[in-house]
Amino acid sequence: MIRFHNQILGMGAVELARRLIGADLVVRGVGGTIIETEAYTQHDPASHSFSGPTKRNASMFGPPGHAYIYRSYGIHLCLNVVGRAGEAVLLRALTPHTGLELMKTRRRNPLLCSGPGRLTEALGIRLEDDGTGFETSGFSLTLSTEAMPELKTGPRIGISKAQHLPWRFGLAGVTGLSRPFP
DNA sequence: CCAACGATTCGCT
DNA sequence: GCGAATCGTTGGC
Repeated sequence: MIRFHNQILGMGAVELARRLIGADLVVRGVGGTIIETEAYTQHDPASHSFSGPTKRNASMFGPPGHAYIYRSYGIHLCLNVVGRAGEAVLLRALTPHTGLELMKTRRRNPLLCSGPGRLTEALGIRLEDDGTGFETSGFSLTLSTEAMPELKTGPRIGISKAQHLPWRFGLAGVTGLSRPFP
């Protein structure tokens, strides 16, 4: 079996963002299928890695296939998959399939995993998980073996720079996206 | 040092 | 559709 870590070695964030659609993510017994992602690259003004390594973004410059987790708006957490150094993919939505009851107790809202802050709450992601490998105990990320599915593409959500780049990707024909595509 | 700003979400109008 | 919540990071002086 080819390990996830080796499959994404050297992969840029844009390619990785596309490949992660349809992948299965499970964290400590709770998870689902990834249906929406966004790519962030090193020379991308909207990326946390744009100005080089800092304490917060250190994981973006760490090993590929590990998690970059940061606090957003002082309230929420966002989960990324690190690709090649300085590049990462924000996970924006899942179709939940494992540990539904635990998700519902963590989320008051019926929107369990439709949004980057919502899915980290549903999965019980913690800031201490920053830098963790997706093959670490409790974490599992399995790429789809199916042919590349039909994807929607559009501008990334909630950024003020590089808004023209079409680096948001979503699985066509599903419900549960954080927002519709234009 | 201080002011402004988020890779967001929720609740109310 | 709009504003509040909330706090670490960032950039300017």
